[in-house]
Amino acid sequence: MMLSSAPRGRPRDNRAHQAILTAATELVTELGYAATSIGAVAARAGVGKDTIYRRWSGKAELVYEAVFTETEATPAPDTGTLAGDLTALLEALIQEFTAPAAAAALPGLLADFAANPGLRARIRSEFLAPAKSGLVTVFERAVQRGETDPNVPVDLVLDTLAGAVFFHVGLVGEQPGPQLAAQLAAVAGRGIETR
Amino acid sequence: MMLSSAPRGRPRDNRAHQAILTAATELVTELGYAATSIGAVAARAGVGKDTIYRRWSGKAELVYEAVFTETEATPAPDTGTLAGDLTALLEALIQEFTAPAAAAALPGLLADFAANPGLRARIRSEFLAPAKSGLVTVFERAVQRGETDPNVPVDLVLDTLAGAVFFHVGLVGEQPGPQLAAQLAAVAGRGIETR
Amino acid sequence: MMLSSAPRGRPRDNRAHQAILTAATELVTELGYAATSIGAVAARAGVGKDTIYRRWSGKAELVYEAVFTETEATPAPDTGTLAGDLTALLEALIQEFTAPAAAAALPGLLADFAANPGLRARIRSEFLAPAKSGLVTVFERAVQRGETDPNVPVDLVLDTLAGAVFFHVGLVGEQPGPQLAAQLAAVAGRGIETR
Amino acid sequence: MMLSSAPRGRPRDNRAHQAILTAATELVTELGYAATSIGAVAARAGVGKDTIYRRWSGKAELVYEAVFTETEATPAPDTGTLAGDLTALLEALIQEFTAPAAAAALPGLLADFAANPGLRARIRSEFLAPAKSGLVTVFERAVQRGETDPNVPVDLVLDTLAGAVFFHVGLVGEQPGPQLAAQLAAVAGRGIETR
DNA sequence: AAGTAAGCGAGACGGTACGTCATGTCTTAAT
DNA sequence: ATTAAGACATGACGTACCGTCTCGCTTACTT
Repeated sequence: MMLSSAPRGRPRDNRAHQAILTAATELVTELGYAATSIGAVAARAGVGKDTIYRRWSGKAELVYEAVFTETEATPAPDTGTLAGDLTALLEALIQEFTAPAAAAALPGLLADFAANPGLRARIRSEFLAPAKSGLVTVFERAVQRGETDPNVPVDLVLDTLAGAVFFHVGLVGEQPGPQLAAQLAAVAGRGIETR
Repeated sequence: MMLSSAPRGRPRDNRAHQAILTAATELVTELGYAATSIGAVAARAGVGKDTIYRRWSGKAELVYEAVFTETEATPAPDTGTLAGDLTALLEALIQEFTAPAAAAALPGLLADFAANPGLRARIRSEFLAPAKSGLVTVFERAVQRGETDPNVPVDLVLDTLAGAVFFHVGLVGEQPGPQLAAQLAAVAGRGIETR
Repeated sequence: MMLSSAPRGRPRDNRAHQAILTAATELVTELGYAATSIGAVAARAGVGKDTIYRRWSGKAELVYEAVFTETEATPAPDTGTLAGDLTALLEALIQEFTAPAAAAALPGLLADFAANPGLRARIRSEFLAPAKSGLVTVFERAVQRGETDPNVPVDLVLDTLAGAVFFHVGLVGEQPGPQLAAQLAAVAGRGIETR
Repeated sequence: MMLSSAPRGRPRDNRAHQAILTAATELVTELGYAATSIGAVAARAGVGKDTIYRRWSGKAELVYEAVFTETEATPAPDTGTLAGDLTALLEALIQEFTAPAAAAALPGLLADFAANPGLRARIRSEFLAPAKSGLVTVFERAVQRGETDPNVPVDLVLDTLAGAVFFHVGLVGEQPGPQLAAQLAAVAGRGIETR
């Protein structure tokens, strides 16, 4: 009984993998998401189109991996207050959404994810996974400090924070100033504080 | 006093105009934004493609007009409290974003608008125009009642409300329950109240 | 009994007629037959498209009239010999087929005429009408002089002369030298002489 | 010694090639040259349009290859007399120009070739290539027999023969009778005999 | 003088074809 | 089995012309 089949034939080339991701990031940054085609990515990476389709099911999944997999596991902020923690989380979110490749990719990428039932579920579970775990931790501490109610709907808060940042800087295209995180924390944060 | 030069040539056919908008709405609802093509809209409307391109510059502008120009001039809500007014505004926003054609069109449509510098400016000025005028009025009343600070950044609040609704129901695809508006008003509204 | 109904309504404008023919000739000369469109002719003539369609059924008929209606009724040549007369006829034919507008129009124009059963019959009766009447006269004189046989198939000779000129200068694009008419008269003419 | 680089990528499918040529021949025969579109050829051949454009630059080149590349290398006729040889050559030419697909294609096809400088040069070198080599041989034999002058302009004779046949049966649409070749040989052939 | 009818320039109309591009699959030889 | 290359069927793109139509206007002839 074999649990894992022995790998047969030529193994996949990891250099190709990396070249594809780099090419995808570059093209999305230069041309935008809509104008980036699989064929162009393949050409720039010096790779056949099949080599891409063998690894990703389409443009959305490829660009997602290329642009959003600098998954630095940021530890949850711990400034001592809910407002401070939220500001820190928002700063990270703003930074993530305004990085050149991400800003260029996000609207089209989210649209493609939203249009595909299989991908739609992954928006919250993957795009927002790091933010969510941080938010949960921040809330636990705030509950312990008595700053907020244990029944706060975390997912809704998360969608609100992400939606506000995405709409403000991703869609409307507003340049984020230095106080943006604090302002958003004030708008969206105090609502969940226990008075 | 003549402000407009005399129209020359055969005037545009309003029946064609309407047939195109209807066909576009139907196709977006049935197939989704990405799968809706100008050619298919023309075919269903019984119209040549030129007749569409003569009036709209592309799919984004056409679908925008088809789906978001039942501009019912809703008067600003006046429930007596900021929280109540915001809830009413959010209910209208949720209803607008979850209507079948709008829900099918929004992610792709906003992506196309965001990708085009000329259209991007119109996201806030047209998609959110009715909501914004309502919000401004609601704030003026809240300021007079002493509920909030006159310096609240209205555009940022608007982006937060719209972003939250769009992300929560448009992208993530969450079905809006009856308390959603109130919950969002609580999350995003109390932050701007004067303590 | 009225043979001709009195003309009612506004009479046709002769200046428009002439402007259309001029524009058609210019465009055919500048762009070639295939690239000349009815719309472009109308625009250059400062005329509506209907004003053209009211007078001609299509591009072929319009260009035919524009380019081949300098019907100078050349008298049949009379040099005293069949060879001389044929040379003179061929010179006229060569001149007609190599005039700038005619050279640009002929291949496409004849193709359109040949493709349309209604127009096809007019190729010999209109394009070659002047040449044919000249040829008949030349033959009658040659028969009287005993140079040729009365049973010569005139139409076939005419098609041969026209075909030779059209193929040589119209299609192949050979520049006609000064002896071309004489050479063709020698090739195609001596065959019909009585030895 | 390698003259050709190794072919890379998927090789072209010969069945597609053949299906395209067959479809083109059929459509030209059924609808005529002008009404035959590349899209219709692709549809009937069960092929994408690109597969056609990858091989031919346009309708003219495609139809030329479809209709005129049953290059049966007919040996030059050798009947013993110039008149007999010319009659045989003309019979072949008549047969070629009156074959259903050829008759339907020729006027429009030659017009397209004549309108394009790049293609124009190929009219004599490709359409008439077989006839020309035959004609040259026939002439050499006739010169040896003393029937004709070595200085006869062969190209001009060829254009005359082809032009006569094309104009008579291709454009004017005359049905060729059994003596047509002999009559044309008499008209165009005796002129080049040495008296 | 008023009415009627056709011509006129402009340009919108429903169609059809164009030639290009992107998609995702397939087929080759070479690794 | 994977690779780079590139052919393949499909179908959308935005443009151009076709020949017809619908406007407001003009120009004649008919009452």
